[in-house]
Amino acid sequence: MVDPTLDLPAALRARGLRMTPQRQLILEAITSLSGHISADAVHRRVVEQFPNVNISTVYRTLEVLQDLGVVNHTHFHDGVAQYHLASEGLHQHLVCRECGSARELDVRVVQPLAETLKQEYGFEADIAHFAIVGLCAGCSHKGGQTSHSHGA
Amino acid sequence: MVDPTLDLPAALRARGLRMTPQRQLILEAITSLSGHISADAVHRRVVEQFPNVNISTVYRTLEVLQDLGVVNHTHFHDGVAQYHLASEGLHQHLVCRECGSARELDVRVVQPLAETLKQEYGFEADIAHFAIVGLCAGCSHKGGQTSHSHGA
DNA sequence: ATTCATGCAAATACTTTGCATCAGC
DNA sequence: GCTGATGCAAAGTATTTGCATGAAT
Repeated sequence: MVDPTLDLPAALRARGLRMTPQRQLILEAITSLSGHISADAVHRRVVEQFPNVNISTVYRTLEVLQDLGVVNHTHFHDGVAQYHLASEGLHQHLVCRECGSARELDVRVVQPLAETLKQEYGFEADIAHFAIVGLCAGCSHKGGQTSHSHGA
Repeated sequence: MVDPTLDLPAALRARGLRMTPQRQLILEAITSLSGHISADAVHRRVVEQFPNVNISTVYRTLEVLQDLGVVNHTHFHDGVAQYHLASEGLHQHLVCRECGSARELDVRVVQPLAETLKQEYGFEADIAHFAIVGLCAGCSHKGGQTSHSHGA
C-alpha cells in the first residue's frame, strides 16, 4: 500500500474518488495531532475556519480515509470512535474510566494474550481496535478500586 | 454481601426500596438465562406477558440490580451492555465482529496481562467489563483476516 | 400517608442515510 | 457533462431524564 498521506489526491483518483477542500482539511486535522481524535473533535477543528462543513461530511471522509488505509480508529471506554493516522502504527490504549485519560501502549504488551487466544481458541483478536479500560494509577490512588459494582 | 438472588425483596427493603412485579419479572428474565442479555432483550421478554412494562423501567431496574450486586454488565463489540447474574462470577467474553457470537472464557486467561498492566503501569484493568473483540475460528476460516483496514 | 416506582414522552449522544444541489475531473 | 461529494434534515440506536400518576410499605 502506497503511503497515501503524501499523495491523497492520487490515492483517491486511483479509486475513482475526488480530492476536495473538505477532505484535505479533515486529514490535516488528524495529521496535526500526534494522538487520537473523535469525529466530533475533527469537525469542531474544521468548523473553526470553515463553518459550513457538515459533520456528516466528516464521518463520510473518515470512512474513505479508513478504506484507503490512511487512518484507523479505536473505541474508547464510552464507545466513541477515536481516529489516528495509520502511519503511526498499531498501539494499544489504556483508558481510565474515571478521568478519561488515555495512554498509549506498545502492542507487544498484549501480544502474549493474543497468542494464547489464537492458539487455544482459534480466536483472532482485534488487538488495537478496542481500548483496555480501567483505572489509571492516579485515580486508583483515590480509592476507586472497590466502590463500583462493575469495577470487575 | 448477602446473595440477593434469593431474597430480592429483603435486599431492596434494606435500602428503603420496594419490590414490584416489574422488578421480579426483569430479574426472572435474566435468571432464566445461563448467559448474557441486553436491556432490550430483557424488555422484549417481559413484554411478551406484560405488554405495558416500559423500557425505561427495565433500564432503571437493571441499574438497581447492579447496585445491589445481583447483576453485572459487560460491553460487547457494538458497545451494547449485556447483563448477567453476578452469582455466575467473573468471566471474559470473546465476541466475533463478523457473526456476533460470544464465547465465555475464564478470567484466568487474561490475568497475566492484568498483572503486567498493574505492575508496570499502575493500571487497574476492568478485566471483565469489556469483551475482547475479534474474529472467531469459524469466521477467520472464511478469509476475514486481511480484508479489513481496522482488522488489526 | 409517604415516598418510591412506573409509564410516557422527550431529550441525549453518536452515527448513518435520503435527497437535491454542487463541484471535481 | 458525468458522477462523485456536500449540506441539510431526518432517521436510527442505545440510553437517560422530567414529570405526573400510581402503587408498595
